[in-house]
Order: sequence, then C-alpha cells, then structure tokens
Amino acid sequence: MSEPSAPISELAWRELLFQHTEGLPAAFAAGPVTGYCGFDPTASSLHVGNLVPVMGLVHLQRAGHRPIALVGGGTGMIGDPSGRSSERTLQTLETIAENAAAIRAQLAKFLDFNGPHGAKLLNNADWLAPLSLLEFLRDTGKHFSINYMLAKDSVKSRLETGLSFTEFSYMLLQAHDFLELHRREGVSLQIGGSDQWGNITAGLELIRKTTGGEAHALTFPLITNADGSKFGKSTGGGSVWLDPARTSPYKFYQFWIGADDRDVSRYLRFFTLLARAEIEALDEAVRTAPGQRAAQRALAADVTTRVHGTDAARVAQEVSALLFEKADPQGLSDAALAALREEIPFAVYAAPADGPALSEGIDVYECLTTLGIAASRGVAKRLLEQGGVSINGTKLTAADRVVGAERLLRGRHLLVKKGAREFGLVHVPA
RNA sequence: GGUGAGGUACUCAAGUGGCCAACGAGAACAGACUGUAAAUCUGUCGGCGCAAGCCUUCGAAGGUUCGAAUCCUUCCCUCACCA
Repeated sequence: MSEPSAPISELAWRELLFQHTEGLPAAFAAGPVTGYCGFDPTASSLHVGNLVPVMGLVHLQRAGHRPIALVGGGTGMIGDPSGRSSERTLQTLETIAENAAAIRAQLAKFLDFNGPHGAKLLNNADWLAPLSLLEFLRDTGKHFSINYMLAKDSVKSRLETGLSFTEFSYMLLQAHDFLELHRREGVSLQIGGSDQWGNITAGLELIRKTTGGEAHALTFPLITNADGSKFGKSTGGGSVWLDPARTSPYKFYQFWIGADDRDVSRYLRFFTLLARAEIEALDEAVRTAPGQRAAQRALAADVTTRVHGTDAARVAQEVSALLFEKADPQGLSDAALAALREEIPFAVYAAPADGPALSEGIDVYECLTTLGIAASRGVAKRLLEQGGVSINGTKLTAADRVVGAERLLRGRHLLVKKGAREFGLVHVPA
C-alpha cells in the first residue's frame, strides 16, 4: 500500500463530507490514523441506509488508514436517542448478540482484514458488559456537566416529548467507547452520520480530559431522495436489506436500477468505488442519454456485486434483462430460472377438468388464473384478445388459447407475461 | 329521543316497473408510444361460455307483479338538523 493519504479530498468530491474537526487533515497527513464507526445491532441485518458509514470506513482503508467497525452489542441495550422522536424499545440480550454476529458477517464483505492496516471488528459489549456502574460514574460521568449534555441536539429535541435517563446516558456510553478504543487500539477518529456529531464530540471531550490526547470527528451528510421519499425504502415500502434472506439479490439490484435520474449521480459517488472519471462520464450519460440509464446499471451492478457477489449479481442482471428488456427466455441459466421462481408467481400446472387434456396442450387461461395474473377466465380471455399475453417472449393472439408442449422451456417451464411487467412461471409436470 | 335525507359495481355518481349487467367520471388493466419515467391516444373493465346465451348482483330478508335497482313490509346501517 502507498503512503497514507488524506481521504478528505476523496470524500469531498464524493459529497460524503458533512463536517469534520479542524485538525483532521493534519492528522491524516501525519500518518496512518485508526478510525472507527459504530453500528447498532437493532436488526439482524444492515440496510442500504447503513452503507454510507460503511463506505466511509472503506475509503479510510483505501487511503491507507486503519478502520475499525464497532458493533454496539452493549450500547444496543440502551438505545441511541439521536434522530429519534420516541423512546426505543429495549431488546433482549440474546437478540442483540445474534444481531451483532450477523452484522459482523456483513461488514466483513466490505473491509480487508489482512495486512498492516487490516480492519478490525469489535463489539462494545466486551467492555461495557463488565463495566460496573460505580466505575462508570467515577471515570466517565465525572467529566460531563449536565449543562453540556442538555445542550446536545439529540437531548434538546426530546425534552418536550420525554427522554428516559437510560437514553440520556447514551452519549456517555458512546464517549466511553471512543476513549476505550483510543486506549486499546489507538483510535483517534470516529466517523458517523451527521446526527452523530453530538455523541462523537462528547467522546473527543472525554479523551481530551482524561488522557490529554487529540482525537477527531468526521460526519457524513444525510441521504435524501430527490422525490422527497426516504432513502432506502423499496417501492413496496420495506427497507432494503443487505441480508439476501430479507431482500433478495434481484430486489436489491432492482432497488438501485430504479434510482431517480436526479439521484443516481450522487449514489454512484456514495455507494461505489468507481473512479472520478468514470463517474463523471456516467453523469454525462445521464444528461445526454437518460433512456439508456447507464448510470443506474453501473450503480446496481457495482453495489450488488460487492454485497452479494459476482454470481448473484449476474443472476440478478439476467433476471432483470428477462423481465424488463425482453431477453430471450430460452437462454436462461438454471440459476436464473431458480431465482425467477422466488421473484414471480409460480404454479404447477394441472389440466382443468373441463378444458383441454394435457396431451392436447397447455391451457393458457388456466395458467393465467392459477398464477393469479387474471382474476377469472373471462379476464384471461380479454387479455388474450387484446394481445396482452405472451408466453416465453412470444405474443399470443386470441387463437392461441392452447399452446403445444413443444414450447416448454427447459425443465418444462412456461414463462407467462401479462402486459409490460407482470410475470408468472408455470411448471408443467410431464 | 324527534325530524329529514340516504345506502347502486374498486371509488364517486346516474338510474324511480320492462329498452338495466345497470349512463357518466375517476381508478385499474391491456394496446400504441416510451427510459423498468411522465404525458397522450385507443380499447377493456360481475361470472361462465367460441358463440347464442345462461347465471349472480343495485344495504338485508320477505312480498306485489308476466316482469323490480326501481312498488310494498320489516330489519340493519350512514349522514344532516332539532333536543
């Protein structure tokens, strides 16, 4: 690796810099800096909204510094009031431990754990759990005035609606973490979302008071969507998770493909490691040929590959090409066919009692109704008459009510399509 | 509790004895166009049926009639005004 360089300029052009302490550029210039970022184990998976701080750590490492990801197994038991309008529900110890383990595994995909500035994953439960209350009050609490704590935005905004002593104490725990990491690992930088500024600076304060050492803070901007919706929600409204069991790689890929033209340039900067020249070329492509959506494709391919791996990303692309770009279903890979079954309605065909026997062919009405694509046979019929149905990529007419078995795809499958984007997959037993 | 108005298909809303599966608008769906965008234009829009046609619907249940969403009875519900 090259000499540690300041990631400041890199973060700046990527528009990832919200604010940082004054001495940070000098600290970066002086040599490798160890920086950390905390992740709440409130769920068993990270979601795309967590990706900004994750990428922050990645940039730190790429610039020759040493990143530490801290899973909040201890603080997760308390709950950060920052950016929250109401008290958090506490979670059980077991849930938090499980979540922490799952998040660790996801973070491992982004960071390099080998080499002189290899990343490290820590859990603050390791030192917070054994910490005694008296010890905490003497060593940490003593350094903070209530006035100081009340002045923090995270607290101030909650004075009206109410805030428990537990959540009020949160910033001290986070400060304690920072100090602990400063001592154990030589950490001198904490990064996080812009809402973390208050908590981070509490840590700087504690480090300065107890050790006289200098430490720094760096925060990222809040991600916004151009249309005013909340970033990280799928069209259905649910969060987009990194866990493939929660959000399939195909849906994950589609989330990025669907990025608004007005957002895609920023997202490329935030979430990919593409070089500046490449991203600027894609910006240009959005301006000159928005219909190509080259930027969205690049974004989706890059992020999906990093999170789910090359194979899963390829399958997601293949399925997307089939469903949205009229790719030939005959060329579908087995993996894509298997993925498809999970994404679109799937049914096993049974010849209807009053319809054509299986030997005569496959009844299209039956396929449409059992898949739930058409509410009734009458609707199915009208669809066919209007040219709204195609099978394996070929448009059917009113005369094609029964299709021959020779049209089945590998594994005796039939890809049924209604209109532009509603699909179903039928398996026809031999 | 009293008086008045009303309950029609996904929504709004016509229809007051046969021409009503029920005007019209919106939504939705399909086709053309398109960028997995938006707009626009065309078509469809209770079920079964290739069709002729049949079946089930107009708050619910009964009744009158050759025939009812439309008339009568009872019941249920909503809204408005008065107390």
